[in-house]
Amino acid sequence: MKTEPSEFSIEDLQRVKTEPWDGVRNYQARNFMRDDMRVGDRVLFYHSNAKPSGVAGVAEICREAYPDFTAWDPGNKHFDPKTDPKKPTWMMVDVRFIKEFPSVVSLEAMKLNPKLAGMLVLKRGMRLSIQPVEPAHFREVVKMAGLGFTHLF
DNA sequence: GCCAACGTTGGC
DNA sequence: GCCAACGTTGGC
Repeated sequence: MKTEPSEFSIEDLQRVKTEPWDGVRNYQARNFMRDDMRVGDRVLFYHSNAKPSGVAGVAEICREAYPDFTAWDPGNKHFDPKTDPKKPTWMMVDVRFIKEFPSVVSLEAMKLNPKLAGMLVLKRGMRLSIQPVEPAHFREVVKMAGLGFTHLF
């Protein structure tokens, strides 16, 4: 899951413990949240537009998809006047803090790791804010952070 | 700040 | 339904 750390960072998640992932206004990203995310699923928490950009830590899904009520709040930045609260278009999940990496696993380092070949986030032009991650890729990123399986439990 | 890539909008 | 124009994302 991507976020700009100036908006909401892994440190922010650590502070608040859990966070509703509101504001997603892309159908493909919504579908991943709605169809593929289940409570307990682990998340690579990615800082975009950052120095450096990369994976900053690990989180987990703690509530499955439900309507993103910010879509029909005219005062909200992500207000979508076309949506009907009776038939919500946009969904969100809740995310819980697990671990901040000792240092960010940078996009640059990930590109250089052959074991991450084919990972979606490394593809040119890949802007989706929510992407599925192969288990092997997930483990490799955690390893690059200098952590092991036990650090995440 | 630039700009490539991609998604959405709306005229036709 | 096509596609040009526009808006957004996000690396660099």
